[in-house]
Amino acid sequence: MATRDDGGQPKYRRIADVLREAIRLGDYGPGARLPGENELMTEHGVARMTARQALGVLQTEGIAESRKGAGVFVRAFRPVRRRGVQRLSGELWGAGRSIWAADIEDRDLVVDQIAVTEEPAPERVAHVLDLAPGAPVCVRSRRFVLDGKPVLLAASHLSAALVAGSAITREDTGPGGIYARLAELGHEPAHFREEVRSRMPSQEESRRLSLSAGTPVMLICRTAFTADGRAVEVNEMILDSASYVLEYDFDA
Amino acid sequence: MATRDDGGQPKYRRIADVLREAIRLGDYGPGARLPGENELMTEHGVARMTARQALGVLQTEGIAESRKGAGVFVRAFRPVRRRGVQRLSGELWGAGRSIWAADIEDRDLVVDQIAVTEEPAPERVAHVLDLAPGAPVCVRSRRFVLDGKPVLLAASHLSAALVAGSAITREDTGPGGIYARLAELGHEPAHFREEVRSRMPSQEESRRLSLSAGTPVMLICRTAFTADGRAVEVNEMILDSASYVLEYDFDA
DNA sequence: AAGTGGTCTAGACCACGTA
DNA sequence: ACGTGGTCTAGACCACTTC
Repeated sequence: MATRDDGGQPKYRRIADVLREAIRLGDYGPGARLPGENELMTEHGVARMTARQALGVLQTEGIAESRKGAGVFVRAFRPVRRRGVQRLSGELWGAGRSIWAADIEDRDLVVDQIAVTEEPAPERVAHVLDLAPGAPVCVRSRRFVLDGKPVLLAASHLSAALVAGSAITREDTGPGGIYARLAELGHEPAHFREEVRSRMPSQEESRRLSLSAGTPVMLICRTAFTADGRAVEVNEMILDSASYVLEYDFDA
Repeated sequence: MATRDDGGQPKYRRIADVLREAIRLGDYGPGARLPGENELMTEHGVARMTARQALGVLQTEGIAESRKGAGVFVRAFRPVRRRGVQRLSGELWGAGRSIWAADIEDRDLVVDQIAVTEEPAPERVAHVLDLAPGAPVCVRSRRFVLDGKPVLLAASHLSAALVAGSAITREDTGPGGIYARLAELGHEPAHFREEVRSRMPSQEESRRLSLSAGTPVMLICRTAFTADGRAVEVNEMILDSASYVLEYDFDA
């Protein structure tokens, strides 16, 4: 009958394809409102659930986001560049040679939800820091908010025995931060390792970062080593993937 | 009436929470089959679409994946470690000090879908390589398949004028690969930059990498620079985020 | 007040995988 | 052959945003 699939694809996919292509062509720019459920129902002659599924596809893909009672809108991106290896900045590799547009900071960054606690070490952290499982660690956790949007959760772990009595156990660590304090304690970091993963966020992460559907998180686990190879800090960071581009420079 | 929400949350979320918690507690291990739609309908007394929504949540979160006609199953992960800075391997930062388990290769890697073409440079690539927009570039694209699972798509871009007539334009680039050939041509790479992002995959990417729902991709754009600061190669890579942990080492 | 997306029901038919 | 998930309909009520 007239209810043919037009190519074997499900209806909701075809509708999603139409919208995606229209977005790609610029018919709907960043922030623009897409046709709503009711409009898709009448225009494509489908039930509400089918129109919903089509819009759901675009949200799952991270292309669109819904605002309750308002509509479904095309998402806009403005990532920030995070340089893993600042020391190597310099003229040589500097100016305007990056493939992804990423506005560097003329933006408003505030730190939030700061907490310094002492907790038993999680297994993996204990392993990396070469501590007994459950040994006490100082955990410094905080949230970074850029232009009103939370973008990063960080939790730094250090051996409680190592940092006892130092400013590292206080909210304000003083000039130079915890690395300066570690240096004063004779544990100056000389080498860093960052491990990067990506996955979909947990509910908790999604809530704390105000993530919209279809937005993965990047996870950076940075380990700081002293010159003699001891791990002194493990910093687990959770980043809104729509807000960050990570950059790493190194020589051949 | 009896149709209370049990806490203001929608039913499908409550059902998803129950399942997620059961997975976390190990009631359902990696690869285990979760209760199906019919079972959830009778056990929780909901309609099919509601049970479906609950299972859909877990798939969107990347915790579960559905197999048509078979059921919904808990996902298993076995990422591979990718070292960005191999030269710095060494004893000092080596042994067993990584936070994420990641089996290094005793696994079967094959390269696939190799194609070497000449195309007009995409805008961003032209900008980075300092070419005129649309100038011809040699594009070397290929796919990496690990233990039968596609894990990486790579597309390397080089100025066509720069590499004309060399082995770089052939499928087999010979010993040492394209970097050895570039060195012979007087354009030896001395410095690298990698930019890392993450987002949900396009349909095309999802298809070529056989990704299940709820799996983001990581994007690495690596630029190779000669000692005098000219960009000679731009390599755009698309990685299955469930298959990779990226590692970067650098000194303070 | 009107329109929007969010949730939910109770059916239905299909393609697929397993046995 | 049977059970599974995949798609779809045609209703319904709600909370929310916008005007």
